[in-house]
Amino acid sequence: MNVKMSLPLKEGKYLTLMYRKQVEEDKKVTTTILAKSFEVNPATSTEILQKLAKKKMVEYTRYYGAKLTERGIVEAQKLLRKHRILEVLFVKFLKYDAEKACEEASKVDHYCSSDLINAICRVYGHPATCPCDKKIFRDLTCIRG
Amino acid sequence: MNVKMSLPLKEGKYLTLMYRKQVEEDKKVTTTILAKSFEVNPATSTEILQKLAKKKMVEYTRYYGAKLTERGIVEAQKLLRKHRILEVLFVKFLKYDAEKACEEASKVDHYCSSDLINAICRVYGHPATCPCDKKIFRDLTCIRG
DNA sequence: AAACATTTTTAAGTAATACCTAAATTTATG
DNA sequence: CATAAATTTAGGTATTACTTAAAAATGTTT
Repeated sequence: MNVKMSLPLKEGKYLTLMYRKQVEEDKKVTTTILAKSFEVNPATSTEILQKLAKKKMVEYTRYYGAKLTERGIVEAQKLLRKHRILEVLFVKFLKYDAEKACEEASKVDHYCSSDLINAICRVYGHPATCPCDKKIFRDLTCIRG
Repeated sequence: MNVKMSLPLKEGKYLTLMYRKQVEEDKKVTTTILAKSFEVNPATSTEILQKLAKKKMVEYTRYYGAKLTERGIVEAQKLLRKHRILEVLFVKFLKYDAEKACEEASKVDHYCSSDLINAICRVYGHPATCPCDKKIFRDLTCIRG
């Protein structure tokens, strides 16, 4: 099948935002909301949802909205794990406030290997939550290795 | 003039490699060497050198080779600073060996803000060298702030 | 120094990402 | 139900990063 399986930056950002809305805030996700969040034209958010749908990451019903699939949820959790572990590092190690930590984490989270994130996670004893108390998802290879 | 002044990833990678060769190893830099290093067709390395030349980062003489300009050197040092500070972090904090630290740093260095790098730098008391003993260039705003 | 081989560059093209505008379509509302 | 508003489609653009094939410059050999 497809050997090249890496998610483009923006698709990842859409997944994590969708996860926050859909799962953590129990809100419906529409192209309009996505477009506003990312400050792009709704045509752009539609396009990205269609790409994610093609990758079976979301179930997209046009004119209605989108829902993460199981695969999408798994992927979003992986990305949010990276983001939140970095937040922990930036707050604890660099004494950043939660907001700044989030900002800086957003710039690099997508590019960090799981290996790197797991190493940080271990140093902090597998933290359960990020500085703003959101759940940090576990990675089995982090604990067992 | 041009407001959008951010260096594409690969152009940054070329600058740092050129710096290592030209300044730290005193070797001439050719499109062929660059092409081999990045495992691309020489046409690609030529193209990137031309782009860097347009940005006044390198002085490129065709059929001969290229030399970093003062601007190119400054930019390369900024990027190498990021890379090496991250290496320090990964070795000291995560107990990575130098090689793995380098690998992981390469994945994210380009995306880290100077602010983040400076914060790490301060925690480690403004280290002078990276784990493989190469110079870490200073950032005035890191010390003075 | 002319002829040939090698290296390097140019030209032209591809693919992916991430946008946009304008037109068409669907949904919501008065 | 007609019209207004939202959403999608279609068709672009720009940038990054690559390629191949042909052209041009350089280097080598006799």
